[in-house]
Amino acid sequence: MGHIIDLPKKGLGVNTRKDFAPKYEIIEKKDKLIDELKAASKRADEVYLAPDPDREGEFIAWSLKNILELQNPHRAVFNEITKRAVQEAIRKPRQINEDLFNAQQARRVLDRLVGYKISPLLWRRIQSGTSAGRVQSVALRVICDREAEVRAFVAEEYWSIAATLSKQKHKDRFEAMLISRLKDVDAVGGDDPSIEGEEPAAVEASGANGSKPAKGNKGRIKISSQAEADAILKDLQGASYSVLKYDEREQRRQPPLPYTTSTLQQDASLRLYFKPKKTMSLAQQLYEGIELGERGQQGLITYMRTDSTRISDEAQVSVKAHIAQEYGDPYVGQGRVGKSKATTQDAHEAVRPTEVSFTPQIVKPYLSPDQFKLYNLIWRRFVASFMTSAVFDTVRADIVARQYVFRATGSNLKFPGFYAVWSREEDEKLLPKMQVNEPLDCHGLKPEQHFTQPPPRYSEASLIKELEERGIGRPSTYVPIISTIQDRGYVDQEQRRFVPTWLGETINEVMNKHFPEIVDTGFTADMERKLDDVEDGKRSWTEFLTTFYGNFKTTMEKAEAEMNRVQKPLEETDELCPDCGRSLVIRTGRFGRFISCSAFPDCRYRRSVVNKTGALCPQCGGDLVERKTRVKKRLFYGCVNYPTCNFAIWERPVPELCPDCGGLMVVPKGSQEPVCYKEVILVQRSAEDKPLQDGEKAPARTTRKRSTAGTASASTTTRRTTTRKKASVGVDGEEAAVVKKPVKRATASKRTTKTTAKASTRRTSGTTKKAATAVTKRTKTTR
DNA sequence: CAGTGAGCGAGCTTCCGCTTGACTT
Repeated sequence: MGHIIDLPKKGLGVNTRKDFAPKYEIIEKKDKLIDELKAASKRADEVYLAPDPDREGEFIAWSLKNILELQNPHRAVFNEITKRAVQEAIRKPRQINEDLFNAQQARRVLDRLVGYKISPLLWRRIQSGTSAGRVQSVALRVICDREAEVRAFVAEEYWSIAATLSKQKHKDRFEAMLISRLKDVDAVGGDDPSIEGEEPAAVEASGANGSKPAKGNKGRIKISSQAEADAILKDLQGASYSVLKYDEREQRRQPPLPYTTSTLQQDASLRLYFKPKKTMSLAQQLYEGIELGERGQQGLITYMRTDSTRISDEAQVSVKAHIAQEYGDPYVGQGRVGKSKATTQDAHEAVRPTEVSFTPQIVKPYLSPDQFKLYNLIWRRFVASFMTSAVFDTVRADIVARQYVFRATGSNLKFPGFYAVWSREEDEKLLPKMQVNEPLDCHGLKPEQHFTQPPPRYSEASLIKELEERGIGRPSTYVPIISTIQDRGYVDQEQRRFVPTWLGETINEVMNKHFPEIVDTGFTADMERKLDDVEDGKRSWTEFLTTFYGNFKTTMEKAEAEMNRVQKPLEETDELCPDCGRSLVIRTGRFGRFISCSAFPDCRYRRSVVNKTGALCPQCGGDLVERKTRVKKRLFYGCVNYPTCNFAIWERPVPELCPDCGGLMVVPKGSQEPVCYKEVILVQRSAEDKPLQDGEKAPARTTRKRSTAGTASASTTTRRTTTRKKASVGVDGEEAAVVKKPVKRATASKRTTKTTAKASTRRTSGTTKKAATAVTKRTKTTR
């Protein structure tokens, strides 16, 4: 259940004059839990406290001892939830470790000081409601730094030339790329076909961004224009090709490590297109347990918030046995030992299936499609991590034609090893056997124009990866960090990539200028080293804070004196005011951005900013534009001619017209492909038909159905299923077996009646509540 | 879903890390 006490939400809660004494409060909504624990502890002879064996865990143990007024609790410690480990921990409990607990207090107080001292200064000088912190400010900085790189980037043109070759009198052709001029050939470094290296297989896909022509390869030929390419092609006219060098090597690729929170989030993002938040929520469901028919409720994976790649001995034994049985002894590996970083707390094992014998195929019928995809990934990754390396035969052939050298590479998977369960992204490329000096036939040369690509902006997953590598943030905070920087309005997402806003850039500049130590990526690493000293009893936590705060206070005072007030500049437009002829600007008001005359209040011309979709209204031909609902700020699309024309839809319309009927096309939620708008209407109608026959109030039903149509989230589906399941029990027993499938329209009417009755009650109360909140809101606004 | 801007001034915002339900759509 996590922490039970914390510093107060309001005020500093730390006495900076007296040993940084923290003022702790019970966290709201935790009092019920505390009461239950207190009652239970009163009834018990002995109390064992067993939170995680890390700093935060030790603090929870200490909190419990104090709040529950325990006289002599035992502190049990285990870092894997296996029978053996838990029994051992209970057999040999220890006392609460003061040093570990103090290290947590030091961390907590430092974060509070940084956050609660800097933020108010930002409110006064930049904008109300903003914030800074040891973690979020670095996250923002990382994004802003990347943006600066993107802005500074100048695309360079380059050309590649590929030769299609074959052995003489052979049909099989292969491609070789022009890499150098003859005199340079020895200078071209080892550029193997991506096979080499320690990189675990799972991160292959992340390196797939723009290829640069000269990636640290001295001597590699540089072709910067079509003219240069043409010149080379001319040089090569009528040239003969022969093998200059031919190397065969055996290469191995190590299996990946099992998942930590961070690598799971990255892989689920790359392979399944799940956002980290979705991944965590699905993982939580798998962890809490799934009803597996006769096997009962089963937790399918170990704890999902972990920084460790460690695997318990028991799990190692069983996964090796599984591999031996299913794939044979040559596939049984030893498992790699991941190098742990300074920040690794190792409180839990890696994320792995609790039972290897629960293969993806066995559990599939009990999981939702998304749960299955994630479980499948976790299961395979774990099994793969205990298999042997894959072995490739790789070939590199350098081919000479006049003064030019081409290179062809090939690889052939000789032994799959862990690839038996883990998918491989790249294709095999086979090369024929060749002899040095062997002449080859050339069947054509293909020049191609390319441009160097700027470094990619961060996605949610790649930002988490970056932070994790720098030791910033913890498994439990990766997802919240993303929310924070967005909620503060520091960054937006465009095509799922982070782009800083004006506010984000401004805050970042101010932080860099006035608090360089805090936003230095080494700050957290340095803090962790000092906390380690506190944990080891080499340093007192108050001394650590005294030193830190002494410097910080000076920085703070200087910033207070020197930080300038910054105001958001008005956005210029290139339009002139139709009333007075002066320029128009974009201002930000209560309802967002709007266009206004720069001469306000002399001239009061104004109109709203609209984002055109490019599509036209099927009712009146006007532009369809983005609109937002008044209360929930949900995005919808309406006709510009409102209120004359009242056409409005939820789905995003596209400029293209339907190839079949020439009508409007829209992109349904959760899909990429536009479909004809008529189909969307049909789906909605059929969903609304049935309840209306039951004599329900039409308007209520319509609104409700509309709002969920096409966007049914996982939780909605689950809840609906449960409702139906309940209703079906006792009506007819057979239904219970098919609960996972969506119930078809034409099923027993008895059940439908029951379900709708329930739904209707819920709706009524919901509507009332909504009306009540609406009133409250209105009152507030008026006031 | 047709308004928004200024200034007045009281009262509000904020950190990181550990967690699970309650509540929406």
